Amino acid sequence: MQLQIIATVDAVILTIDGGALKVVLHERPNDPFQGMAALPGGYIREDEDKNAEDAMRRVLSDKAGLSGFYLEQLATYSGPDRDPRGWSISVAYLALVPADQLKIDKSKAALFPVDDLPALPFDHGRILHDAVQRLRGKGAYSTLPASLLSKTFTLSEMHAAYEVALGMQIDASSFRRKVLALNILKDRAEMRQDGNKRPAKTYALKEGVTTFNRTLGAT
Amino acid sequence: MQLQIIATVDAVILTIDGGALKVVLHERPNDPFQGMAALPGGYIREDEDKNAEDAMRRVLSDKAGLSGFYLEQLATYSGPDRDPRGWSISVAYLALVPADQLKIDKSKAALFPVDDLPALPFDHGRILHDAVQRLRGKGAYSTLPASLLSKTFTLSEMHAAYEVALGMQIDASSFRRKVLALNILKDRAEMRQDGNKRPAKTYALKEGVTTFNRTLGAT
DNA sequence: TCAATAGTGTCTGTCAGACATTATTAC
DNA sequence: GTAATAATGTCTGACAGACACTATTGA
Repeated sequence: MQLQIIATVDAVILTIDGGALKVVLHERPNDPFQGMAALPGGYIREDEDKNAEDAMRRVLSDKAGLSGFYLEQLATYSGPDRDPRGWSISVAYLALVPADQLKIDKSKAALFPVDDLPALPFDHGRILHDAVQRLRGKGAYSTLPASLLSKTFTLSEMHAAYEVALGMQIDASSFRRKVLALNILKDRAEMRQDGNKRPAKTYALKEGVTTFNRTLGAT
Repeated sequence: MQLQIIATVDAVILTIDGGALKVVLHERPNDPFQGMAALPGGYIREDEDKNAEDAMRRVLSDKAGLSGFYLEQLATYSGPDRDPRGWSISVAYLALVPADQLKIDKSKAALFPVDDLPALPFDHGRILHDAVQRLRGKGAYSTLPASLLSKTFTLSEMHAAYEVALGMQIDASSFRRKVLALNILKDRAEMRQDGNKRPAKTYALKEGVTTFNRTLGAT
């Protein structure tokens, strides 16, 4: 009843770069669609991976040197046609990484704006679409977009991250008021931005990604 | 690199029965944990299933005679220990079914209140917990809980379904106001409830499950 | 002084929960 | 009439967006 099945993991790594939401695409080194830009991924290794998320972290560590970033399961895609090698099942993950933590080997990978993408192999276009949807949907009422920032950040940076992540403008005054009222941030010290201009307070998330009822933008 | 992997699907079938949220558990007919109550599930068959959701629908049709209900992918669970047969991967689904559409063969399956469950095999306890979380979370700002009702329903029934699905009390007046303002329902005809008492208007969802920004209960 | 960003204050309309009130049925 | 549920109306406080205003820096 049970034939050979291809079990893989794929990552949608999103980051903010140059004021735009971008995704990391790897140039495929091996056979199916060799040379094409695609989501980074790899096989699940039953002999060493404790589960799919473990496999995903291993792949991201090996391929991109990433660790300590935000990772959540997105969805699972399967079928006989999505991979030319045969019936396959792929567990896709959403990874959010601050731009300064991304060390991209430019000969192998590059950042692409999510609203201006090349054609993608497999069903990676669909997966990427779902990932952005997840960020936009869940981001409005959670601290998800803050995962795109360094550990400490100013409210202006946080505000900008939400605007980029959610793809909409958000009133700065309301944003500050709501964020502070939610009591999800801990105070830090002073820190000056960009060089000149008035310095801004810095904050950090009290806990990891949390969800709340109020929305921080969206209508 | 790729050993034999066990690929399955599992369903958390939720319904409202006797004013409580309940789940369908099957008595396992075969070997691992034979005789225990567990989530209904089965193997993915690469030769006949177009994808995991297809497999899930086949299993639910075969085991429970279900069709035409709401089904969404929940998450995927994997690892070497969750199934004694070996490294397994299971795509779990959340199914919402109106009670009157559930035809349960009492010798094989039964309804259990989600807050009073027996011990479950595999990681089914975790899966079930995640499913209820999904319903409670997404249900507050979507028409998900309406999938627990027949195609046509009164506002009182819808209100009651939301209270059970979300596990909280919701002000009836606010609920009506909000639901009607969202413009997600189409009018039907009259219909009397329970027998006596004032008859109520009936409604149906305009579209399938939709999401909105306002919440229909929750704070 | 100006320019630029950080941060506060205030106004107004919308909408939530709460709860009172009316409507419609069976008996 | 009463009992029970369906449906509407009204009041009040909370909070959103909008936007004016002040604060703090470098040059």
